[in-house]
Amino acid sequence: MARNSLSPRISTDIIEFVKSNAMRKGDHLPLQMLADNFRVSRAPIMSALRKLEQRGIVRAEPNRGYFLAVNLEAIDALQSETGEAADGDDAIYLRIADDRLSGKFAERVSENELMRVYAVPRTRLLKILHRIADEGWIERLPGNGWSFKQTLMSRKSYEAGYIFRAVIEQQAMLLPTFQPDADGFRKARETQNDLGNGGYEHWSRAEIFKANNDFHEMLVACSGNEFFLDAIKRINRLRRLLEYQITIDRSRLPKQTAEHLHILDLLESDRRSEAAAFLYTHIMGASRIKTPKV
Amino acid sequence: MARNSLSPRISTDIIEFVKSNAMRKGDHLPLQMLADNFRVSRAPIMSALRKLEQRGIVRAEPNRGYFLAVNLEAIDALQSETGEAADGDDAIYLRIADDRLSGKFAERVSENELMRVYAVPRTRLLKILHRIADEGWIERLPGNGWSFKQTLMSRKSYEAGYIFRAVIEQQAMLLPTFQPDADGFRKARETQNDLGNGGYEHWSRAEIFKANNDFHEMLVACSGNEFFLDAIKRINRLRRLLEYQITIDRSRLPKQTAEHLHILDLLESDRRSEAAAFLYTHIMGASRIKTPKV
DNA sequence: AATCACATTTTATAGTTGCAAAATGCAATT
DNA sequence: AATTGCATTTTGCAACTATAAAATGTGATT
Repeated sequence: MARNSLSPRISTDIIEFVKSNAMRKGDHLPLQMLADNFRVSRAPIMSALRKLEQRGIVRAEPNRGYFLAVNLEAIDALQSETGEAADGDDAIYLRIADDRLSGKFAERVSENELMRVYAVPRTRLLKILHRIADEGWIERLPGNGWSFKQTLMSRKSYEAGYIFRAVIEQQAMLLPTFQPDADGFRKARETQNDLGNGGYEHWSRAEIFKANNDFHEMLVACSGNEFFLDAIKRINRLRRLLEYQITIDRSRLPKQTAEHLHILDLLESDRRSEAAAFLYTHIMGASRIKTPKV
Repeated sequence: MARNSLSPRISTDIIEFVKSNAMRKGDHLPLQMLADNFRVSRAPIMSALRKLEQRGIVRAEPNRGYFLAVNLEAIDALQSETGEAADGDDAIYLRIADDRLSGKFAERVSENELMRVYAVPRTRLLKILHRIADEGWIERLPGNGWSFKQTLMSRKSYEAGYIFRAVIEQQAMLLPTFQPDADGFRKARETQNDLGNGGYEHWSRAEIFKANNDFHEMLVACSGNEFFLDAIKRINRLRRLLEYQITIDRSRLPKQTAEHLHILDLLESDRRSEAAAFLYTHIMGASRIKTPKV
């Protein structure tokens, strides 16, 4: 009847926050600090913490607040029990993407038709459609209805996307404002190492994909030019859909990881133009190996 | 109560269509053809034609359809009477932009506040906000409300934008898929010439701005890579807002036009890398001259 | 055969209202 | 002084209705 609560998402965010800040058992979790961090008020933070308390991840002390009740390692075990289902909006979003890629839709669809098919109220559907429009694979027609664009479907777009990424990332690295970010580099190294130490086999496809994107976005962020970063983020969001359809070739991951680390090495020894050239071939190389199902 | 009719827009579109296809007095305007062209059904075309009939631009013959009643030159005279006001959505959009640039808003605003200020229903406000979000200068907060981004305001973003454009356009031109578009080139030459023959003084700021953007987007379209084109279109939409705030230095226009024509010349004589290099300095040159008011 | 004109069906927006969630103010506690 | 925990206010999503516009099917006209 009323809207979906933020608290499930906030719960996840808090766990991620705790992890990435390497917090320890017993550390204090002030409401306002978390609220500022996630750009919401204290209310949804409270309700998220109450839920984490029920799961035993945090401990409440009357009038003193919430404290981390377990160590980092223990969280993973507790967390996996919940079996992360994609939240409502995301689930429908992915179904639309699937149905589109498998050709279930005509190019042109009406809102009412979509409401019927997915059994969602209009408000929610529109939110999702706007998100898709933002990603660029559907558009509002002037009269009634929406029209899917070709972007996702064709082999040609797929290659054009790789070229775009390769050019943007390389050029971003060559900008005079480019400045390696020590902290970002350190974290990237950690992730790539984790990926090397067993991550290849155990991590989910989504996790591997995210780690890869994070790496590239971190690099572009170093350019100090928000437009380059936005462009990369935008195309990566679109890419996510296609890559989900593709079987990851895990045997290629060691090479990929090594190349990532090599780029960091080159940058840290001030060999920027070499790094940029290598980055270009690194990205274009990836496009040749994978083959979309569609 | 119900939605705004498409017909005013369609009327304008039909006039533009007639002009750009160099149609003559007496030519037939079939409903279905126009409907397909504008991607709507026949209904709004009908109602638009009925309105054009009242203005004497088209003539209806029972059971035979609508025919152009005047010559092209006469249309301009008849049309100007209507005094094109920006349509409702666009008006509010521009007010929001103005109010934002003049600092009337806090960074963070709620939907209700905006509804009160502009006295628009939520549905319409949301449509506008989504458009703004798509352009990248506002974003939905996780909880309630929206947050304006810094993008528009800072000198630094302004320069970053020019760099982005220069890089993208240059690189687009260097792609192996780049292929000059004879028809596009011809039309571009025409426009640039018109601009030279009196356009400098008479054309409105918006018209001059549009001509410039069209030129650059046409060039990037020749790359055959939709991602480059999207990126340029996106940043140009954003630029429109800022440039509106700036007084055009009309004395620079002759040089700009000459440079545009020079780029076409270079491309047509197969000196592509020269053209690309020249394009880069052309864009960066423009950034140095103009100074934002803000 | 193409196209229009009209009648009918379908669609989407404006305008409600109810309510749970989010935001916020402030006294109580440490 | 910082932070919680509760009470109050504000917000925005969902659900519904009415209605004008858009889409469409079909017989009539050229």
